[in-house]
Amino acid sequence: MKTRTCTEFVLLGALLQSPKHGYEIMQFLEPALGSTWQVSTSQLYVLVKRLEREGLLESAVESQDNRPSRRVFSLTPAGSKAFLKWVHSPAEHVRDLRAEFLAKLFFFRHLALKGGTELVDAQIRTLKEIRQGIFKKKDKEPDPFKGLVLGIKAMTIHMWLQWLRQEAKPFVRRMHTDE
Amino acid sequence: MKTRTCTEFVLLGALLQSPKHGYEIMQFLEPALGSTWQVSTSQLYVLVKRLEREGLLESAVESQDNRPSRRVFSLTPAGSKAFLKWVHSPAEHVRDLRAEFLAKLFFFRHLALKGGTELVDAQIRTLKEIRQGIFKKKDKEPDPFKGLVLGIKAMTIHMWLQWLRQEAKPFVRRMHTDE
DNA sequence: GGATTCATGTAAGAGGTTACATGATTAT
DNA sequence: ATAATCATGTAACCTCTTACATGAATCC
Repeated sequence: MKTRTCTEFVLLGALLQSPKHGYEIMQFLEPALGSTWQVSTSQLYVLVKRLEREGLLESAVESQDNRPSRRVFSLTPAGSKAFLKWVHSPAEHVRDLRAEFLAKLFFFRHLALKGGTELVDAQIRTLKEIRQGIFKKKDKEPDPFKGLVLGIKAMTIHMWLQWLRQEAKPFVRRMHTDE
Repeated sequence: MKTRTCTEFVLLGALLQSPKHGYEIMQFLEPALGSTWQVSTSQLYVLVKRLEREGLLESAVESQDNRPSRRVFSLTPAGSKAFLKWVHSPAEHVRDLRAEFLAKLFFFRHLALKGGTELVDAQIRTLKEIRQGIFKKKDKEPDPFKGLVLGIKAMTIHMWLQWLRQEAKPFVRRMHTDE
């Protein structure tokens, strides 16, 4: 199975509630996710076209009077399956956490999805595993510079673990009690 | 003046002590910086060629018996000026800190450069300024999701400030006392 | 009358990556 | 014998960005 980027999954997620045309996707995502996640308009059109070619989206042209006609995209079953799998899976790499985890949290709130707590817990477990590997390496690292690098990695993971417990968990819990 | 990437400055830095050919640069950087910084071999050759075309490097072919001949690159005055300016300047963006600041620390140690403490202090000042901007935004942010995003940014800066004071500063101080 | 919104795209380029091509020498 | 090291590159591809092109409608 082809590995997809976070960007593509965000586009899929934007269409889960309702079909949208390119310009509308942009208007939806920019104010909501603009602080964490960005795509240029031109790239957006390139990506939805490709996602359609690959069977995750389908589209229909809708003509309007007074306005240029637009191509409305909607999720296929394969597309919504792929999105839902992604949104419930923890990020594998620490470097992806910021963009990817925040995007997932956004969709949990926006789409009122279940399983937010489970996602946070799974992400915590994934990070703890990565941290184990770093601790092992750090123990047998003689070079002080490489020790510094491993120290930063460990510190970054520590920061995220704290954030997941203190900020992300209350955030997803609040979502459920709001309903 | 053209803005250069961290990758290019690292290549320049690899040549400050002594001229090297492509393969030698690779052998020098990979074990030393491999844990923070990586370029593919092919990209390395593309970059040194471009840096020469742009006047930061110059090269001469050196033939050997038994071995394929090699192109040895050395810094021009413009090249070493550009490198030295870069290595003494703090990173402007938090996202660049990991790769860029660590690369700079590496060169401070490897080349026994002066001014390490000043760099750490300048980086601390830069981060504090960025943090001010985030605090201001966060105060007037009603959306809880965007608040979460700003919270992460503030937390990341906090982490780096602690690291700069507790790890980076002792590291550069140790360098000087070793001499 | 001029800027912004609506709506979709192409082309060029930046900054990489992996795969491939070449070919001798040296270590196992 | 075969694998790794020495040494340099090209070609194709990936993800994404900026600049550019088009053209009507609506806001100020």
